[in-house]
Amino acid sequence: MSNSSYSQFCPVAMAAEILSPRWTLVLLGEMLSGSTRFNEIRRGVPRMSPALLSKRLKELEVAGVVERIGSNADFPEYHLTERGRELRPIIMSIGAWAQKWIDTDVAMEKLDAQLLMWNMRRNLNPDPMPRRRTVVQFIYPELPPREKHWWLIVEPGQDVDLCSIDPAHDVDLYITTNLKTMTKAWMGHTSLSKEVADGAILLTGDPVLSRSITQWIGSSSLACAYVGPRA
Amino acid sequence: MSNSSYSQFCPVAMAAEILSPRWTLVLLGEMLSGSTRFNEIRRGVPRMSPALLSKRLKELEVAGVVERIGSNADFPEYHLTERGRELRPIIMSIGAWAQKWIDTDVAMEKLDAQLLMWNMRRNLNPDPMPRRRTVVQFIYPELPPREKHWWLIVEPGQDVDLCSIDPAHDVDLYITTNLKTMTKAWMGHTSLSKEVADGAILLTGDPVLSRSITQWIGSSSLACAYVGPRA
DNA sequence: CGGGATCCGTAAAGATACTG
DNA sequence: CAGTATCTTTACGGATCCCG
Repeated sequence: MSNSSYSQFCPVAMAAEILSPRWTLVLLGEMLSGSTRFNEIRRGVPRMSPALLSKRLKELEVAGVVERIGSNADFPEYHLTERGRELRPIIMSIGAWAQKWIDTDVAMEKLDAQLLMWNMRRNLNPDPMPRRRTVVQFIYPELPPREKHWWLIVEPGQDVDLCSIDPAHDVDLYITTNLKTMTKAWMGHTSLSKEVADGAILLTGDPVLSRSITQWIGSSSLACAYVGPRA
Repeated sequence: MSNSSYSQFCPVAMAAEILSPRWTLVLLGEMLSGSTRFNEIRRGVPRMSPALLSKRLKELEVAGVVERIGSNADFPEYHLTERGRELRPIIMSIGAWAQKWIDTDVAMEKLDAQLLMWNMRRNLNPDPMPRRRTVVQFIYPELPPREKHWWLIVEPGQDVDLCSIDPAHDVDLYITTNLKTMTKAWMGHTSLSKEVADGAILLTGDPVLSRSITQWIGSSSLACAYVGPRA
């Protein structure tokens, strides 16, 4: 690889050797979002083959951008080094550039319910929710059966759980909409409140949960770079 | 290509489809430095094959980052669109990240006299030079004959000329050094004045030209992002 | 000389399957 | 959970050639 490199002393070229290989930028974005376990990363980058993911992680480790922690008995975790964390403003500005310049309609041709739900699961903020188990069911009527129903299960003190098969719990809030609307709202292309007001997103169930939805539902960690403050 | 894409709605993934293909970042860096003609770009990115350069330019045109001007009789020029020019801070911050984190010694293994001289030619500032033809000869004693001698010919009102064969003009200033020192100075890794003071760069000839060297010799357009102001 | 197109061999990536 | 193994497809690099 170092042989087939750009062979330029220009720093951009040297950075490109690290950042340009296919999937690398997306992978770094996923790691900046906090994924550390192999299969956790896989779910965030579902179309990347495990072989390639493994290879990229090793390359980034050699480049000093990623470090593997836990070589002992337990399963390894992958963390960004300081060198890797300092890529955050770059990745964010790339995202902001794309948000500004890439046609939204084109972007919205690449919807993926599982990916969206997995990202929502990660960014959901349980703090404003009731201090009991809370179940939110998403319904995308236009999707095929396997992707139509999703459940987010929030239990105090635990990680949020995502299911695509009915967990047979009482549901506190139903969210009925189409995938495009939900994705746009979550990406910050449109306002969740506005879509609810327009009837494009239908909330049924607990009115308290319903009213506080903008507090707990989160948004793309990149969206904060585009639309406004949300640390 | 749009078929083999990342298929992620994440804006970083969409930008990566444009920015990640091999050579694209380096090419954009070269265009941000001002190259507009096909072979002019080639000289800045000498290891990129013309076929691939042509392909990349077309892809970037489709992406709306580059526009081709002059489809008429004369030769086409390639310019960045506004969308492309807004990549400048991103490319610059990538360069700054590399400058900070990538080992200088590793970087300095990829020296290329022709590329360095071509970049120096471009960034040389004739304004502080005398209002007559001025010839500067570079001598890299350690290099093989073909790369040992370089001439920059500055004529008022004309583009700077670069020769690797003796143009048989009177030489106003000789610069004798090794390629590594010259590259590091030009990249901003070290100070030109310091290398001259240390004797690592030897200046022979016109003392006026010699004293004003930091005014006209320029530096990497990326170096300004690292070391200090030089618009 | 500028601006490519073509052909071909190699290297990387994708799709699936399988394992400790 | 955390990866390999294998096979096919695509992309890339290098050389050559073409045309105005």
